[in-house]
Amino acid sequence: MPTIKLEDVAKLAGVSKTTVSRVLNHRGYLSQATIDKVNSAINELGYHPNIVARQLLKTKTNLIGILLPTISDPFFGELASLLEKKLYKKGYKVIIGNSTNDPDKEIDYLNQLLSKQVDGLIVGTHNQNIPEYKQKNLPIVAIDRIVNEDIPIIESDNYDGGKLATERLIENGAKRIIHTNVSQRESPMQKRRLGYEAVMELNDLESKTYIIDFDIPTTKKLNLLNQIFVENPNIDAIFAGNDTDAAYAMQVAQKRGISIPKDLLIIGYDGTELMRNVLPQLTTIVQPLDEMTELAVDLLESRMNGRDTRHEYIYPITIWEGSTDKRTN
Amino acid sequence: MPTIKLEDVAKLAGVSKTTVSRVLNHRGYLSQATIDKVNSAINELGYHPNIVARQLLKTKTNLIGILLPTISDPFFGELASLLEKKLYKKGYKVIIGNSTNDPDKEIDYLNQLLSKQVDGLIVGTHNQNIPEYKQKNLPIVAIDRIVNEDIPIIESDNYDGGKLATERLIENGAKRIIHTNVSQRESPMQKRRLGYEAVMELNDLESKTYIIDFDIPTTKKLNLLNQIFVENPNIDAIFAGNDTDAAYAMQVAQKRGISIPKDLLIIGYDGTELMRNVLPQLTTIVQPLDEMTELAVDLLESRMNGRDTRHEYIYPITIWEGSTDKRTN
DNA sequence: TTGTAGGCGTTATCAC
DNA sequence: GTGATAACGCCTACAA
Repeated sequence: MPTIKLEDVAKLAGVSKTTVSRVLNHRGYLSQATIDKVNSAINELGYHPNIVARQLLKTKTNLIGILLPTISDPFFGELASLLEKKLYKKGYKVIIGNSTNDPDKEIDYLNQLLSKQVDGLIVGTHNQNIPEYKQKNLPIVAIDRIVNEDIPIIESDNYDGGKLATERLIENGAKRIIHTNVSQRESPMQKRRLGYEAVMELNDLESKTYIIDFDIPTTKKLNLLNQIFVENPNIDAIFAGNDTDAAYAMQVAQKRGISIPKDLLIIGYDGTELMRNVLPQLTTIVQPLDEMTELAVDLLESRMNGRDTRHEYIYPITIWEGSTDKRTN
Repeated sequence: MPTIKLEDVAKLAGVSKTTVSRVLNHRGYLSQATIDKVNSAINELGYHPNIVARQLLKTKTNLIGILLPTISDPFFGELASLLEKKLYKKGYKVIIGNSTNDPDKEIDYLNQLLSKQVDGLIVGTHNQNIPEYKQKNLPIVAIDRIVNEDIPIIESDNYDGGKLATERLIENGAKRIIHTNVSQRESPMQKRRLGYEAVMELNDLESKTYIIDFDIPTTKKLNLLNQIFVENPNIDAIFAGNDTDAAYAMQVAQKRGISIPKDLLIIGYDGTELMRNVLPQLTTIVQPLDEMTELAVDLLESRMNGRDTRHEYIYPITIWEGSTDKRTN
């Protein structure tokens, strides 16, 4: 079944390809009679213009790549969802990739951009040292990740969030506080750790961070969390680097007979809508995802239009007041 | 800045376009000297082949559209994530759309397929009566939704799930059981309701279903859930149409001073990895998402290769044994 | 108001 | 081993 093309419509309607194209794009002067003729030919043949041919001509695809470590985690799910909605309103569709800490996959997506398959890229992954990013002037925006000096980065105030969470826990009597974070040393998420460490040191407390990456299997995460309790029997609080860790930690603790918040305080990070409603008792640092994604889209448009942008955009965090951060007795 | 193209590489290397193309695609006989010349020209210019031009020629994009009501809900998040991973392994990238019960958006995505921008489509949305689907022979696969007779549908055994959940609740002493489901009357999710209603009737109990669609704002969901308790003060169990509803219902109940499972039993549906770990106490009907997505990808490939498929594929469900379905005293 | 011709960047075909 | 040429399906000058 050969594809029906402009030419077939033109033949059937008894006009030229140009005329059909004009009808399709509502351009130029056309008699109503011609318009009707063409439209009925289009309907009769069930013709649909080939987007790819159009893209080739315009060197624009109206496609944006979104690269995240995973989209099954609620934080990245909501992030992807918001980005898709906002981009769709502006006429873009999105190609979404789970990079699962796989640098090759990330390079592959980057090549799509370089190969003109997408007009721009929003990256939220945590791989690093990918040479392709060195190229200048690519329309790329990063969320919560550092790529290079030329790429604008959007983040919540990670340092402040780390500080706030840790201060809270200490105010409520915690002394042996464990933190979880990701392994990527250049990720802005490390600032959560820095905030935590600064406050711990100020209070003469010893800080200790466990690495739990986003995209490892759940069983592995649970093992790591269990290990925290085994290796730190005196632990009295956890500042989790994200809400999934926090929620899992709550379950692991419960299974070990540790009751929250009586024996263990917990504060998470992210504060997605899902977690705030499914686990409202979890106190957590909230990132303003709606504003952050809004800016990401705006910045990307600026970059695609060749405009300059600042390098860093930091959004203030807030705290969701649950009950896991204060001893209630 | 004009794009660097094949021709530029050819000129710099002192060969023809054909030769460059051959080097790029590892096709035909080439002398090592030529290969080296071409490669160094490619590097020098930072050339990347234009995917769109290639797509035009091959009339294949290696892009698959995925259309879901939302991707911020864990069920659809995991669904999208699994599909992306499996498709990527086969050389496809995915364009993901949240249709948010917006038929226009759904039509828009369908047109991408018709316009050759994507090679196939996987739909999991719940809109209906979209005439474009009437066209035959489109490579489309549906998950948990009915489109038409020509499109294969993959689903968990919804009827059995509805039955199992309701039987469980009744066995544990529940008599006034409320169900939640979506408004789309043609969705296979309605079979969960049918299973529920059949068991209720068999036990001489009155069934009552509340409509809670996927993509309405969280506040609205909470209002609807609250309403259930207001209008049914004697309620002693809920069979929620999905885990998000179930989790939210648990919170709403708790706020009203109703304790679970003492005063109210709850069973959900979906059993995503996230929910099983964040809220392990929630008893829920588990869909075998990994198998379902695996099949979806296989079926889509069959359809893209013009092969026939069966119309319906139903996967058996299992139950996640939490503690919200049995009175523990 | 409508038509002709050329080109977007690539690959396939057929020569040499 | 390598090169010229046409074709993928569309749009946009430029003509008429």
